[in-house]
Amino acid sequence: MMTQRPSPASAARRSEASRRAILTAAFELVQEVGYAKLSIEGIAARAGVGKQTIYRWWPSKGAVLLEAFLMLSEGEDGQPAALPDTGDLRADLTTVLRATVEELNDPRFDVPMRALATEVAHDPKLAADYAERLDRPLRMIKLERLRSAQRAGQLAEDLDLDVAVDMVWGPVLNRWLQRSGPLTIEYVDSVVTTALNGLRHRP
Amino acid sequence: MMTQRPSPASAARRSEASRRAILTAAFELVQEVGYAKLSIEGIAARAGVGKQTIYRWWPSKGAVLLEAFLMLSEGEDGQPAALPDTGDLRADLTTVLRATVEELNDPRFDVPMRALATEVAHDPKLAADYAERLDRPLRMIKLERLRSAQRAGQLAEDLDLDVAVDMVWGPVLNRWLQRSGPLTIEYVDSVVTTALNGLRHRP
Amino acid sequence: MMTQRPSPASAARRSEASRRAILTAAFELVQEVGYAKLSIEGIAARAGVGKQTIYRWWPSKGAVLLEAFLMLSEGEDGQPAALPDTGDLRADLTTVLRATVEELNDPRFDVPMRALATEVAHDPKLAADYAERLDRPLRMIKLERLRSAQRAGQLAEDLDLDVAVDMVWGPVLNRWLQRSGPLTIEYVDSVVTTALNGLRHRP
Amino acid sequence: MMTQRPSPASAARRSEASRRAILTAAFELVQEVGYAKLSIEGIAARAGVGKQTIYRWWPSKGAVLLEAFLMLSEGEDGQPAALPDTGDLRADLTTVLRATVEELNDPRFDVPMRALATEVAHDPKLAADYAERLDRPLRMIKLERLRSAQRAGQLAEDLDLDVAVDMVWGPVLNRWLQRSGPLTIEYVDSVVTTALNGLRHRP
DNA sequence: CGTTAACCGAGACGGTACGTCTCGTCTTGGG
DNA sequence: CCCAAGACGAGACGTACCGTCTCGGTTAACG
Repeated sequence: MMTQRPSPASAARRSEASRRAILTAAFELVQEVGYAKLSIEGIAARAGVGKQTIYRWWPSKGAVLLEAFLMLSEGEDGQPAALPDTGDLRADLTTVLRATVEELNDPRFDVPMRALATEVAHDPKLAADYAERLDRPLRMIKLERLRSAQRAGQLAEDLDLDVAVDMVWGPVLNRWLQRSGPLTIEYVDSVVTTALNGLRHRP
Repeated sequence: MMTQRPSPASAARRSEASRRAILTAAFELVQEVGYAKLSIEGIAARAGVGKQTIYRWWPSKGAVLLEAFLMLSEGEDGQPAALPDTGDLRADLTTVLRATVEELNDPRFDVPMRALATEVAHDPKLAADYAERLDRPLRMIKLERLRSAQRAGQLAEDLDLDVAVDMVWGPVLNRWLQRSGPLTIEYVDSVVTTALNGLRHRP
Repeated sequence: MMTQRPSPASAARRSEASRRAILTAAFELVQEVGYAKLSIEGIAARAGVGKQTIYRWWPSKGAVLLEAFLMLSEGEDGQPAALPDTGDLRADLTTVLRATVEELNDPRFDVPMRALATEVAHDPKLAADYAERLDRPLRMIKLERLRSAQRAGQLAEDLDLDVAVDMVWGPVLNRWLQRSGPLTIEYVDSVVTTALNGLRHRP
Repeated sequence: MMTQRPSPASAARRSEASRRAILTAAFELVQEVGYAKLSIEGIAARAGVGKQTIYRWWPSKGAVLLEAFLMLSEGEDGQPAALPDTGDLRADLTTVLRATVEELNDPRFDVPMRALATEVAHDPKLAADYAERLDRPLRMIKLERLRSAQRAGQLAEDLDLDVAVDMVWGPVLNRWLQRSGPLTIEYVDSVVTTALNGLRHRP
């Protein structure tokens, strides 16, 4: 959808300063005023940019938001190329999921994430972009951790790891987005345990 | 938040015809033009109603949508007071979940549901109402089925049934709303199996 | 084009206060910022009015300007129902035309009049409205004065009075609008004399 | 204000091709889309020229239009160095004025002329340029014809010929620009007759 | 059994934001 | 240095809705 930045020939003469100002403004504004009051007009004003500069390079508010997230996640890079792997799968998943819900419970992230999530829910094009550029890299490292556990004989051999990822993160994300209940540590721990053991009575 | 309909004393002279016209118009419109272009003005025009009549009785677009769903679910009543209980939990869950994804894959329901879901995601008040009036009744009958299985010794005795419901429906709903993948029968079956058995290697 | 004001049944519920605020704002703004920078947006802001309220009732900037002139000319009414008639046609025409160029030389009137005149030049619909509502009444009283002179035997019996009006005012208005020369008293006097006597050598 | 073309030293490397393309595009565009929708962007695009090339050499849209007219009038040169002079002033003026209104009634000329005339009405700098470069040459040949008539004793000896020109052309141009009435042959003839004879009763 | 107060449709109102268009400036890269 | 190309900040355009606010015109309960 958007041009990869380091392509000076194709996306000729685009202003990198304006691009960053727009993404930063979008991320900050959505936190401050909420998603419902987030407007292209507001982003442009805050970024000190003409509206056309936004319309020229992004097809929708959601696309701006997505790229703002990408910029952020690239900014804080270095470590999170992999999930922790202590050998204890349950402990590692619990650690990661607790960190996730901590973020989700932090308004600094909750509001923009929620905005992005609901944009994605309504815009298939954006959803594809989101899946490709934000979700997939994260899913990869989750899959990697599960693969490691599977190799160690800790998971069923015929387990579909994609489904497994959904089993762990799906309930949490769904509860978050739908506000069907509080995202507590206890809940997270219970999800991890139940996902690993299954609902059935274990002998 | 909203007046319960059968309360003739409080909501004195309210026009039932207008109410139904509004709810119907809202549901139809959201299907036809999509959520992004759904407007109070549009609903009022389609329903042949003054805008004030909508603002008088509902606090938001989402509240109208929610009540439209309630009207619908009351309309098709009779059976769905309980989940099927053949004694085979896996089969019953699979049946129900397959029916759910069939609905979710049907544009007739997908669009309005998605609209409601994202409104709920942004509006805690609406979320509470949604949980109370639409989600809870459904969750109750899910819990009832699981409780029956637990009594039959098919589920772990110390299992938190609320978490269990999330383990089954959460992954599916999350995949639906985020479009993180297609909602196929195979996926549903795999979710049920994995939820019941757990991720771990079973001896 | 525009509803005559005193028609409360047809132009239902129109706000007279907003109407006057818009017309006043338009007239003032065009003086202050000039025609080129006159914007509907600016008029609305100055009048404390939504843009839609202007678009609802007027088809163009020029129509607003025209009605502003009408409001003004109605406001200063009372006397100018007729041109002076002392019996001396040349003196009377000179008096009136001198007053006209004085107005045309006054920036307070020059700028808005020029704006209206050029709008009229580009918009035939507006031109018709202008002719009907602003120009015709004025032309009537000019014709009346000439008719009086004709009756007194001061003008040729077969003279086309419409052309006669153009002969007197046309040169002045054209010189004003095209800035083809300064509008001095001498010029005006010369026009009146020449129009009355004709170019030919008089015996 | 504008560089006179034949000055190869001052306007060093200016592209004559671009200049002609711009003037042609401007003239054509104003006919096709009308004055209101004429834009520098549009002219540049149509001429296959960068916007800067227009801004570099002309101070305003009107200046482009003016020069476009000049180019045209130079193009059709050869004859119009003088008005016809058959000795019959009335006949000659009628001939010329009929030709003028024919042009004014032709949309091919009406629209661009009107555009230029109203630009001139709002821009004194342009008005000066217009008077100097387009209007004056034409006025000169009109004056020449009147001077000839004056020498022949057909006009009053003390007649101000500048006023006389206004008396003949002013009414017509004003009626044209303000659309205060149709420009018919009858009207033109009547103007010429009335201008020559004057309004007064002739003995 | 009229009064009257609330609801109703309609839609004008002051606003905000939309997405587009054009302005006039600036920058890039190629004669 | 000119030129085509076109990104940029700026801001007006005309439209769509927002949520509030009269208007009359029903319409049901109360007095």
